[in-house]
Amino acid sequence: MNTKRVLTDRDSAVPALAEAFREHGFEGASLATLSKTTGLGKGSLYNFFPGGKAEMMDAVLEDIDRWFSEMIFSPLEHTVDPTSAVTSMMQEVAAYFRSGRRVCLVGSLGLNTAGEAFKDRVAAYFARWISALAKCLEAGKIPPVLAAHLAEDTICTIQGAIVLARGLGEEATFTRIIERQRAILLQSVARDRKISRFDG
Amino acid sequence: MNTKRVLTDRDSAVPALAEAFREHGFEGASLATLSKTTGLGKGSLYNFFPGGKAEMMDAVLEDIDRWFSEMIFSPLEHTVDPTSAVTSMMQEVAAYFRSGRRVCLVGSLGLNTAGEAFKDRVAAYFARWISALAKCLEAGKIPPVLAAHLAEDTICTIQGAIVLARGLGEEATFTRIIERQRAILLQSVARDRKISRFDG
DNA sequence: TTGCAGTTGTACCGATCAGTACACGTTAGC
DNA sequence: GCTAACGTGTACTGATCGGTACAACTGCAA
Repeated sequence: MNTKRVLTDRDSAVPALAEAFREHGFEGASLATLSKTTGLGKGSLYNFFPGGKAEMMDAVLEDIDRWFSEMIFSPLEHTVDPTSAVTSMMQEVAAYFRSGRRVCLVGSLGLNTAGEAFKDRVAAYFARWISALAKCLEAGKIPPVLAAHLAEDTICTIQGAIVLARGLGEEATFTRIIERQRAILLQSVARDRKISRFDG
Repeated sequence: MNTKRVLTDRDSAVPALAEAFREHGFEGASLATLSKTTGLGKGSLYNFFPGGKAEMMDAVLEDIDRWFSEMIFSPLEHTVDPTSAVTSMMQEVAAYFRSGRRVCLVGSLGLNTAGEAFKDRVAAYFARWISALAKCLEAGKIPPVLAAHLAEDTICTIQGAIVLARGLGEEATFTRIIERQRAILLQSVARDRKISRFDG
């Protein structure tokens, strides 16, 4: 079917677009760049994405959202084993961000005015991530307020680790920080609420 | 003296340039933008910064470096009172980044290829900040390894808090995270090393 | 008043930008 | 093999990019 093939080609271009946007930013990624990295001519690009760069970024964000929903958010929200859910989240995240070599596109979109058109989507991404993790921690018997703080701190730490590792040019930094945060989370869940503890 | 006036005008343009770079990024800040925000015509801009945008960014980074050296790094490195040094650092940082509304230019430079020309400076900024804080914590009798981890975590948290607060569009997020991190640092210093503790 | 260094607005450069138009394959249905 | 729709390369648009050239203006010193 033609329709099928169109969608297939369009979809298969999205990962390359995502990588280009990550590396150069939304403004910095020119159509020439996007054309080169996708292997599609300008004509094809505008055939698949009539809305231009904005529609390409939209498609990329939708793809990211789908991936995170399936691999990160849903498992956290529906787990019955918080310890393994946390472990697997940290593992997936480290792999996804290539130990800090890969930038978080959503995070970087929030940093400058170029991403203003996508700010609702950016906010939704972070909000969902934090609430999904908090829900998982609550399932591990952590009181709601502390769970919310731990979740917030964790997403914050992941984003900070990317910035820091990129800035220092050392992925070891990323690995170290993530590992410590993982330990904090597991320790909190494992403690099993025997002791009511300071929660800021 | 004329020379004096030249330098004064050049220097007085730097904060406006910094704000423009922060808001639009290095590539996103066009000469038209820079001209408007500084109030200087293109002619004046190139008179003061013959090297163009790159020299403007260099001047901005130098200014940032000077400010951080004086207000953040030096106090941390030479303090005799770690508790108040940490408190004042967190306070200065929160004010500087406007509770997360203001982006960390150095951090955002590290995120995409546009900032590649400045990567040594970016790396030096983070390295110095971490080592200055670690030194301060060591002065508070925290063992070197733990101090290094705490310092790394803290700078990571600050950067992450900016990303998260910008992404969510909520400066309360920034304030909360910073406050918790401040508590962790003060608690570590105050404990005064009575108990040897897990340090990741 | 004259001269001069420092400063500034403006016109201009070639390159590149995002986006459009369209003609040329290519392929599928018949 | 014919046709028609789909996919794609290419040439083009006007706007804007970073950067240059330079003439006009400024204020100060003699």
